[in-house]
Amino acid sequence: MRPDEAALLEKHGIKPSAQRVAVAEFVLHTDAHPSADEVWSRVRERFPMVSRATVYNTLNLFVEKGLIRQLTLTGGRVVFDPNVEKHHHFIDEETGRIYDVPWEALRVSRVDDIDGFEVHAYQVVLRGKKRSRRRRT
Amino acid sequence: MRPDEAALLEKHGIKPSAQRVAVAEFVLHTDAHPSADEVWSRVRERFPMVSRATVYNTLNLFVEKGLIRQLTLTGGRVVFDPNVEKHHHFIDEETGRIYDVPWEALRVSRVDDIDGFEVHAYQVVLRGKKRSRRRRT
DNA sequence: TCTATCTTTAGACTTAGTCTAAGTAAATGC
DNA sequence: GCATTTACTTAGACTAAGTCTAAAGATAGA
Ligand SMILES: [Mn+2]
Ligand SMILES: [Mn+2]
Ligand SMILES: [Zn+2]
Ligand SMILES: [Zn+2]
Repeated sequence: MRPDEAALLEKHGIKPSAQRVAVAEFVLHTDAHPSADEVWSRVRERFPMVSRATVYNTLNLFVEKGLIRQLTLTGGRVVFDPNVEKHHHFIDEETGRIYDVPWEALRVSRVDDIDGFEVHAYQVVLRGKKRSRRRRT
Repeated sequence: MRPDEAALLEKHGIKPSAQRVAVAEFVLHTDAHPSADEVWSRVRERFPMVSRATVYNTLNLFVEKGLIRQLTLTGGRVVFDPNVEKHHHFIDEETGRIYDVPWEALRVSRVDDIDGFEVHAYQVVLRGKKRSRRRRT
């Protein structure tokens, strides 16, 4: 069972229509960094009459209200991320999949010290190969 | 005057057609991180009959041969970068402009130490406001 | 209920990018 | 030098991602 999405939307100043709740139920609980069309196709499985425009509008509204973030990391693709806390990203070069890397896993030094730039935010973008998960015995 | 682009292309195993030289003359000497269509429109100023497909093909060929890099940093836009050395990027949130940040300006610690990921490359992506250049007296 | 506002919808439109089929140009063979 | 093959370029068709529009549907208030 899902937590009450409608209440969460209202808390962020969003009227919880059926379509918006359906989008929220998917996009707020994924760790897959989906594109807008991926969200659309997943939401349509349970809500077949939802329109493409509504999904795009809803995702943009969620970004505006701070429920999710929009990322552009690779291949000119825009994806959405329900993790709005500071964190880094790792891109698997073979699969294209994007993984979260905890903020504390890395430290970047001298960020405030860059001549001529006032830094408001930053993240490290890493690329490589994900090691196959070692199964525990 | 420009250095001899044709020779440079040949050194990278690229036959230097007039169109490719025209693309090289612009894209290898910019620090603006242009999109493919921006390159096309700049190249057409001096070479009005060049086609869109040729510019796209040429840029992709240059990437494949290691003359330039393709970046996806913001707004779902793909841009090209003639600086193929390791460096970081700063994005001005007001103008959208992308600036190079020297590799030595920052240090990222513990990169090799991330559980489950084999890191082949990384960069720091910073966002903020560029300070207006202090004019010298 | 009547009305105003908000939301959703289908489809048109736009932009970025790839693909195709035909035409040019350059290289190779004789 | 001429014929043939190969490489390159071209215009335009096509696709994918995204926005916009105009009409319809839902919600909430008077
Ligand atoms: Mn595309
Ligand atoms: Mn777009
Ligand atoms: Zn993330
Ligand atoms: Zn750069």
